[in-house]
Amino acid sequence: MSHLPEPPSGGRRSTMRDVAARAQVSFKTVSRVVNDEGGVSPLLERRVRRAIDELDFRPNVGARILRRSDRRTASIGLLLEDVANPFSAAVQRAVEDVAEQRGVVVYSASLDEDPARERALAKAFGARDVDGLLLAPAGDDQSHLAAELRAGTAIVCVDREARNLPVDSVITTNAVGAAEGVRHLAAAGHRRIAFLGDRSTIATAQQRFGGYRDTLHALGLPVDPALVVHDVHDVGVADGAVTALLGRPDPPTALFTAQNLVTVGAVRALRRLRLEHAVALVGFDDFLLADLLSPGVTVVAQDPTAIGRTAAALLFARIGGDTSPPECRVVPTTLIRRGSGEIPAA
Amino acid sequence: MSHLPEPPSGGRRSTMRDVAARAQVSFKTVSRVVNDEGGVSPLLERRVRRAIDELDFRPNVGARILRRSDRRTASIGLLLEDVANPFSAAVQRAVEDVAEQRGVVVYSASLDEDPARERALAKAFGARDVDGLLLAPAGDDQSHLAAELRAGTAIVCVDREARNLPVDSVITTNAVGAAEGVRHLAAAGHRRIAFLGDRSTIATAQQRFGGYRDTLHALGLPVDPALVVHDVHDVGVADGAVTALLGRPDPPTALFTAQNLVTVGAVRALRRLRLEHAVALVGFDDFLLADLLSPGVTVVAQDPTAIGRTAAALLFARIGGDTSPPECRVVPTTLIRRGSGEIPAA
DNA sequence: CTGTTAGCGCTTTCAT
DNA sequence: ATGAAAGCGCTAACAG
Repeated sequence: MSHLPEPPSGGRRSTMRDVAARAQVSFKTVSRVVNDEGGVSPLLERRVRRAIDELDFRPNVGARILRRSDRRTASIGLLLEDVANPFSAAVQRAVEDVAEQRGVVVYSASLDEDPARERALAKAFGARDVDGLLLAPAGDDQSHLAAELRAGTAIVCVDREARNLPVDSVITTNAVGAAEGVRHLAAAGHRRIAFLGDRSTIATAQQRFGGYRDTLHALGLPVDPALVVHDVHDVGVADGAVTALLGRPDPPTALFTAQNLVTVGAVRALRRLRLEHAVALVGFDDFLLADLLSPGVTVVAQDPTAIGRTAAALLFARIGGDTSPPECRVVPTTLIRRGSGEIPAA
Repeated sequence: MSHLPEPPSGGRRSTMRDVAARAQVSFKTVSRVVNDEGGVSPLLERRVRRAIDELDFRPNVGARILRRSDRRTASIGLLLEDVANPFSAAVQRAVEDVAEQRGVVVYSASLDEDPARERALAKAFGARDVDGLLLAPAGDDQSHLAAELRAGTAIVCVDREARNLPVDSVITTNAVGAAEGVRHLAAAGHRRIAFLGDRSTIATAQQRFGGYRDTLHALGLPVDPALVVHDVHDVGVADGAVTALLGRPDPPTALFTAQNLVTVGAVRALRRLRLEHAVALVGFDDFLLADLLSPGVTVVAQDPTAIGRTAAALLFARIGGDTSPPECRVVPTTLIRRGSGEIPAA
């Protein structure tokens, strides 16, 4: 009797050669079985499969990719602002679902609005030969990704448009949504409507501010610089900014908060000042429990799931060879009335 | 003059050979420069670096790994219940931060409590030769990962202990935390305290129920089966279950909800029934805005960031060669009083 | 300091 | 239907 090789011990994985030796076939036959190429007799196939089980063989994806002609890794990279933010988390989940359906794995990372991290992580993923990159740009210039694109990596931007890079983007109706929120407040009689927005380097913050400003203009209302606060990037800062605004001699009678954490900060401030039923509030981007606060928080809701799903679909179309001109897909917002936005002007 | 090679077009990436040709050196010299091995004259080094820039060369990580002796991919896989759940999202963020610091990239995926997905995704990541796997087990048996472990992949479980697999775990003080929550309600005079928990296949749900049951016993209170509802896995179901409980002839005077979404569902039901100030509520796991509801929701808070950070640290220790016996690290919970848990019994 | 050779585990191409 | 040989892009182990 011949002595059959045993499962490798000590942390070495078995290879096709190990399997071939154990099944007494050439290692190309193993490859045929593993890849369902057909053209293998049932007898040999059975022997090979048994050896695979016994040796606990699993093909090395890295080696396979190296040799393959199409050079696909069946992996994509996902670069978001912060996976712990509910908006990003919902986008991520949607992307994962599309990817999983296609047998594609997802690298993910948070950029925290840091352009250096955008570069570093895009590079790290690129070096791993991802088929595509889904990016919520942190910097204001994505031209550093041109080489990546040239090398054949598909790129699609989520939530914000790319700058200086010809790729698809999927964004929200930022200006239109903000306009709707502000008009809603104006319709309730407000003339002094404050704006609180995220860092002004962020395109979405700019667009939402644009919607606010243009709407006031269109309505013949003044844009009072004292009522505009930019660069509010977390709950605490938002809380402080609202507190300051409402402490003014001529305070606003309504607030438009242009990001989810800013809205939460505003709610905190209003509550502490016991003004939540006196000062109107409309927030951009919905959040869990907004309807259970009193008053419920009126929001311009985004659809992060649709954004993620759409972006993933576009990316896979590009990976699949779609070479049509870059497009920008826009996902609509919805005004949800819950009470805080319907408080009338004094 | 010699004709120097140009950057490859048509989606082919340049290789070390391309760079070597352009810099007029052997391709091993390029390797030396790329890996900062030293022992390259400044002149050649400069030539090589220029060629790298011009050709836009980036080393192929797959090929490098294939040949290297340590066989590290500098990647880990993260398998959580659902990245869109705030608890999972916070864990993920903590893990990412630790990984990024070490130059390690992270694959992530959601399992949705599906053991088949646990197997499939662990396999997919394993095939990509991740250095380690961080897993919140979905199934009740992780023995399928034994081969992975044998092959040298480090594994650490998060949030739930592994079953039938000798690996480290990082979990919350589920029983103790639940006990504290229940004792807190009993101290306010409650004798009819309902329990609402997640799917009873989940270990944490069992442990939290254990804490509830044992505490009632210890206090000499009866465990009324009519007040115990298992398998509540989303907001809607929780809402319905609470509504049903409070519609009974002898309703509970307090609720202990053993998961974050269950708590949210309970808040919804109480609000609709206008009982939020009459029926006491303590929830397991904290959530955003819990303090701004009225009444504020008293919770047994977990520390997902500490859990993620600890798990990642353990994983990297194992990857680094730590072979001490598997341990189970326990992260404590904190009772946060906000009002709902301090409502006295009628 | 620099270059040559071999080979990681696999797919491709070509032969039998 | 099966196998042998070449080589993907890189690092390791040796030469010079």
